[in-house]
Amino acid sequence: MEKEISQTKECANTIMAIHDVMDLLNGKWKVSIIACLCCKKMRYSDLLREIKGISGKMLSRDLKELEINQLIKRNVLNTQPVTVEYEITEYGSTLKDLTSVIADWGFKHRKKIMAG
Amino acid sequence: MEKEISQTKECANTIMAIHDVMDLLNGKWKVSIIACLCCKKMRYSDLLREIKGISGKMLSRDLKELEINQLIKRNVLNTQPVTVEYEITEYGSTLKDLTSVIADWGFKHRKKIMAG
DNA sequence: CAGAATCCAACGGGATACTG
DNA sequence: CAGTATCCCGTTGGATTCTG
Repeated sequence: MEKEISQTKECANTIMAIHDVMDLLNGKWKVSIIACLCCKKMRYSDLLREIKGISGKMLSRDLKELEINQLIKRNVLNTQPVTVEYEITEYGSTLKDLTSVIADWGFKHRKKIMAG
Repeated sequence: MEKEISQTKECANTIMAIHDVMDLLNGKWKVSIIACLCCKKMRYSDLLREIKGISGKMLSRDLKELEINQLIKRNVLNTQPVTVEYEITEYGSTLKDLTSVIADWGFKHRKKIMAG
C-alpha cells in the first residue's frame, strides 16, 4: 500500500519533469539544434544547411529561445560582414545524454521501419 | 580530413534520427503518456487524472496515434460499462531509457531553476 | 466509463521578400 | 552573412456538449 502510493507519487513527479522538458524543448527543431551544437560550434548558415528542412524563421526563433534558457551562447565576431557563432553552454551540454539516447532510438526505429 | 567528413556525416545522420523521433513523439503529451504506461497499465480516465493538464480530446488523439505506431496497445474489457485498458507494447517499452533520461534531466533542471 | 463532435483561439511553421 | 517582416495556412489544443 505504502509502496503503491510512493510509486504513484513518483510517477506523477516523473510526468511533471517530462512535461518541463517537453516545454523547454518544444517544437520540431530544438533537440536537433542542441545535438548539432553539441558536436561543434556552428554559424547560422551552417545550421540552416545542416538541419534539413528548417526555415530561417524557425531557426532564429529557436536559437533565441535556447539562448534565453542558457542552453546555447551567441558570439558575434568582428568580421566584415558580421559572423555569428553559436555554441553550446556548459549547462546545455548536460543535454548530451538526452540527445544521444533519442538519436540511438531513432536509428533503431528507422532500421525497424525499413525492415518493416 | 577523413575524420571531419565522417564526423559531419555522422552528425547529419544523428539529426535525421532525432527528427524522426521528434516527429513520432510530437506534441506536448506523448512522452508523458509513454512514461505513464511504462509504469503500469492504465485506463483512459486514469491517464486523464494522472497527466495534469491534458484534455480528453488530446489524450484520445495521442493514444490513437501511439497505437497506430505500435507503441501502445488498447484492450477493451468485457465489463458493463465498458472498460478500456492501455498498456505499453514490447516495442514501446524500448522507449523506457529515453523517457527516464528526459525525466532525470527534468528533475535536475527543476532543481537548478529553483536554486537559481 | 470512454470517448466523439463541435467550436474556436493560439501557435507552429513554410515561403517569400527585405535589411544592414 | 545573419537575420527580420509579412503573409498565410494547417495543426495544436482547450472547453464544452453529446453519445452508447
